[in-house]
Amino acid sequence: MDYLIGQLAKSANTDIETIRFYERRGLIPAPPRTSGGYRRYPAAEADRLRFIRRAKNLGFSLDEITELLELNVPKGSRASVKRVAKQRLDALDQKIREMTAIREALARLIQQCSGRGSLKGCPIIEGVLAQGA
Amino acid sequence: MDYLIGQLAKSANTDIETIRFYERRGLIPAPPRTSGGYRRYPAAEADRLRFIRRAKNLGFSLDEITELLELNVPKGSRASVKRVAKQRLDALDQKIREMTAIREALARLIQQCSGRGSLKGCPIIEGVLAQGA
DNA sequence: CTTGACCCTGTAGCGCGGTTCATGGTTTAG
DNA sequence: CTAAACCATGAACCGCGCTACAGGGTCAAG
Repeated sequence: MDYLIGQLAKSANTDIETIRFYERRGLIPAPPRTSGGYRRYPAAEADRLRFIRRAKNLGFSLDEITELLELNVPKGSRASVKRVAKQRLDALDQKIREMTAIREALARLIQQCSGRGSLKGCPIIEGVLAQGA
Repeated sequence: MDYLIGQLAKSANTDIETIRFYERRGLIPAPPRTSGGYRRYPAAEADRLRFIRRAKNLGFSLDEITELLELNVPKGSRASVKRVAKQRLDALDQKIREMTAIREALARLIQQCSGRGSLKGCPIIEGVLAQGA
């Protein structure tokens, strides 16, 4: 029922080195060892690791994930989990707004450029020079 | 008409150290020096530096900016500039799409969470566990 | 002549999230 | 018994874009 590190890695679709790195970072507790010194993980650790990987895919930083994991045990509340998730959502919205504004500015420049002729008067180059700081 | 490095920095609203860093990176040519060894920049370098800073604000990486600057001299075409700008736009669109998908997934989880009660059955926690890899 | 603002070089460090390497021990199949 | 597959540690390194020293030299004002 237990995993060696390589099996655990496979089960969460990640890498041995990443697991050891998470252990150093404190995201995963140091597991018991076999007589030969190999890490031996109970099945519950696979859940924890999958949680970490999926939270990462949702854009949580390792620090935020640490916070979520600490809320989880021994008894956290939904309110606190929701608070952390909302912070993440707000940061995400902010970033998307910024990137969209940049995208629009760049798209306008590209649209104004014929793509023909020399650089003299190229709207993209001039546009970059003309913008506000 | 020339600038010392501190004046150049001010004129582009950036930092002395950043300018020296750009010189090491090859984005800005090494300028002539005064008898005392101070860098002395012709006014044209201020334009170049502003170009770099503004392109950065549009989300171009230093490598992409280097490419743009190389197109610029001795005689580039609008077609090549437009190509680089389009690459940047595509990458930006891709990133915005990814972030938006993540945002939606997270927003759904948050909406399902009452924010009241213990963690048992919290839709956010369970949602993170239940997602695909 | 001294003070202070400015400049120089070279090197190291940061934050983030890992990745790679060197060197060696363990376990299992044949 | 050997070979292959697996695991261990500790340290260094990656990309990105700066930022921060430490320990000096230069230059203009008073």
